[in-house]
Amino acid sequence: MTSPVRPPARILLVDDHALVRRGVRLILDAEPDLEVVAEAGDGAEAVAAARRDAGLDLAVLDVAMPRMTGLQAARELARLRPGLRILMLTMYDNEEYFFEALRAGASGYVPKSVADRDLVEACRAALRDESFIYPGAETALIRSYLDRARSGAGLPERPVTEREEEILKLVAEGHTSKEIGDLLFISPKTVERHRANILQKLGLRDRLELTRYAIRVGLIEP
Amino acid sequence: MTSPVRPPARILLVDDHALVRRGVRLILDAEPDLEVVAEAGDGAEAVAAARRDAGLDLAVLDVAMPRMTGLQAARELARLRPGLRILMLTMYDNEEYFFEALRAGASGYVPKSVADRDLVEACRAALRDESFIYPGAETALIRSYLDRARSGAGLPERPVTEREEEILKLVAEGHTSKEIGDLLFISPKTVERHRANILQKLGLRDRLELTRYAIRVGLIEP
DNA sequence: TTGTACATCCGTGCCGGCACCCATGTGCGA
DNA sequence: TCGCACATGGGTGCCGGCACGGATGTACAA
Repeated sequence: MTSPVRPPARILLVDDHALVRRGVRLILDAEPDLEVVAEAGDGAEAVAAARRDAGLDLAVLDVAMPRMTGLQAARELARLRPGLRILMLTMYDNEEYFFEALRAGASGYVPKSVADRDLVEACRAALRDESFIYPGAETALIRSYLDRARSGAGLPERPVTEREEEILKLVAEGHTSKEIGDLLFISPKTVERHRANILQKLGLRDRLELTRYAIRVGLIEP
Repeated sequence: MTSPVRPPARILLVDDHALVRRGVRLILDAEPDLEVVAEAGDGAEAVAAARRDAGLDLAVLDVAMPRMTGLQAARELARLRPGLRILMLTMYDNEEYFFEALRAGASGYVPKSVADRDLVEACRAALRDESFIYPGAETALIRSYLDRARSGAGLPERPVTEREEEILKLVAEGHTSKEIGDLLFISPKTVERHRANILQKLGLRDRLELTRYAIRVGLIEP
């Protein structure tokens, strides 16, 4: 009978691409202290899995997923299981969602362009309740973070409201204000109002940037 | 001394995400008849790798990559190494690029949502010089393919010209006709002409759809 | 040589995006 | 109770996207 120092961490792996899940699972399962015990293909499945299994230690979440984005799923998971650590995986090295991820309850943020070693280290850091910032963007991120922390009061609060997200999605899908108004039974002017508020909140210039934003966070598919 | 029936196929693996490369490599290397002998992070690296190594049997290419898209890389590879089989990997189940991939010289087209078994089978099919169509979309794809083959003469020829692709990229990045005109030293009206031709050729409605198209094929990042 | 594809340019007109301005009602928390 | 955020609605005006119409020059292939 062997007596390991501690059992491996129980991990929930969430990504909409089965192939990526499989690959990441192989990477993580190769580590003696990490074990993928559940998989999910979207945010809703992830929440369901966390509801079933109270013994999860860590959730590794892709940012962009259909039905429920990784950010939304992170918020749900953090609410449902306050002890669960959350690591966000992202396609793009873009750091502007780092804070969005932190606000959503994530403790780490890892782009898919990193090496497998870095992912493993990020998992371990998250399990030790340390924030993991991927190497390379570290300086820029920390500088930006410190800037904001110094100037304002902590993280900027700018999540869009539910109604705004609804309209954000429709705008990003290419619908006109009139079409959206007809869909939601409101005036096209109200849609324009919402759209302007969204652009202002997210610091975007026009529909086109809004569309790219929606794609980045997985709200819509390209 | 063992004497295997034949040596494993030599595979070039191309994806801009190191994590995905690592995972896919683990999947393929687990098969006795498949071996990843080279990796590349974008199309340019892939072409360089194929130039160095004349003994490659198969290239597994992600569609969306920075600098040179998977489709462009496939064209280059097919020109450089006519014997090399090419398998396209794509993020989106969308089948409208299947023909684009075929024209670019690919013999298979696999979405990342498939299971690892399917990827392995697709590699083997490509190595046997058979076309692989992923399960599920098979019927719709074949039906569409047969429709086109029956009605017209083979595959529809509709690649955009180099100039058009240049403008396509700039339009998708959100530049106005005037900005693009200033950049390329041409009249904004000419830019609009090109844009209209592009929309018509690709069957798109407006800038927004054009942007999503450019993101899907990796011409720009969201 | 003649046609065809490509790139270049122009005018006209409509419609929608977007930036400003404004106001009202509702609900919630200080 | 008083503000504040949120959702709702309106007006005005500019500019750019996009659909039409037209044109020229050049290069290359049938």
